[in-house]
Amino acid sequence: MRIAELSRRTGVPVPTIKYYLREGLLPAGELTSPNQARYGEAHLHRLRLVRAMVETGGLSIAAVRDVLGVLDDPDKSLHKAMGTVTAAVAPPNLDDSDEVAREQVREFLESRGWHCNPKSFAFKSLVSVLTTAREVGHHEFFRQLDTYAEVCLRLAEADLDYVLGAPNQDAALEGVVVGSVLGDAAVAAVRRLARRELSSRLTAPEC
Amino acid sequence: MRIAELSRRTGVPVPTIKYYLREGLLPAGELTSPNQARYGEAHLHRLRLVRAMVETGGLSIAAVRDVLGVLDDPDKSLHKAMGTVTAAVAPPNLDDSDEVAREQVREFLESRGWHCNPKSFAFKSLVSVLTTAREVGHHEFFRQLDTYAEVCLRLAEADLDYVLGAPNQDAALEGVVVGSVLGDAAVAAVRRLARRELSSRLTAPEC
DNA sequence: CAGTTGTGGATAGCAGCACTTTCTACTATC
DNA sequence: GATAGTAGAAAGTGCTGCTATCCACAACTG
Repeated sequence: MRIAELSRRTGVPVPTIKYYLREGLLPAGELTSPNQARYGEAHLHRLRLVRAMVETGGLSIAAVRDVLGVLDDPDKSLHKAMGTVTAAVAPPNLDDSDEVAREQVREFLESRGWHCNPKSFAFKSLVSVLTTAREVGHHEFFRQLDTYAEVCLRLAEADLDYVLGAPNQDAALEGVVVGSVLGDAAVAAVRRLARRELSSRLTAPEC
Repeated sequence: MRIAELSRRTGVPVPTIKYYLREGLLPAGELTSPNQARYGEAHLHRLRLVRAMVETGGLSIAAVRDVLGVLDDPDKSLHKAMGTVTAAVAPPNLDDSDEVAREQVREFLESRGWHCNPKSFAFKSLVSVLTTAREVGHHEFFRQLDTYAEVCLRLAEADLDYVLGAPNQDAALEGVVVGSVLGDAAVAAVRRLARRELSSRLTAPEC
């Protein structure tokens, strides 16, 4: 198919597709002449994936490029893929220098028997959140972590099941990406629904 | 205290504080003369809150203004506050027009016995996520919702406990804000840690 | 075969956002 | 009376994610 059809079937304007091509988010089409190219189903799928990450996931163009690099990496491993996706999804410039927060996270990990490199983005992002909580005076916020841990373990198991249910390695890697990006958004959305539900039960218990 | 001290104690540059004052994110200080003003602990606290929402929560200045409006609303109710915070945190322009996804969400809510106005942002944001999942070919992604629901109910209960443990109404409202903004970030972070943990156990079970 | 439309490749421009800088005018302090 | 700090406003900056325009050429249309 030509670029116009790619645009029509995804709703992404032609200039934007060209922009993604330039930025390396989409592989170039197959040139049939110096100024004619053909695109396949793979391009269609990739383009939809890019839009999902940008619009639903809120990822920057640069982050999307990093994530896509994982999918195209010949040396594919689930664990490695997860690390890269985590780094790409996490916001830059997070401050993990607060020693109290670092200690809270270390203690938390130990009590759970979890192991994590303190240099990983996963570690840093939690430190950063706890630091912020302390700064706004919520010194007890870290007590929520126990609940969070139990709950997130269940989520991670479900995520893993979902990924391992994939028919092949490529699909599994994409499952990691979709699970991370859409999964975060989905949990946030369901959580809002649950909060709403509980708080309305509180104010109007008869329903 | 004067603006310089406010800046020093929070690490926020003076021009940025002035910007926040102009944008209505901070109330004006008490003028001691036409060009001298004094700020109190309330300003300090409010400024830290703003930074937490902007940096950790990733909220826009406009969204922060909306959220702060909730805290200053004389007609304060937890339920109402939650709705406003949800709307502010949710990204704009979400597409909830896909009928299949809408039906999936309706069915999900019914199976859980939850009630939610289809016009609410909480409803729309879940529709939007499921739509995206379908677009990228993950038609079975909605099966994750059952797990998400159980898990989010526990999270919501923990959130509610946290909020209800507040000493007064103002603190409770702030708990809603902090719980929503930092809570999402914290769950996302812990979830990354949990995923990491599980996937490393998978590749190196002896540890 | 002329005319229209579509295309690749490239460059330039634009809108929005979150500051940041610059300015004037005044006050307080050393 | 020099210096530093402050208020308030306006303009400027840097980044991001597109969007518009241009050109030369290909492909189809009547």
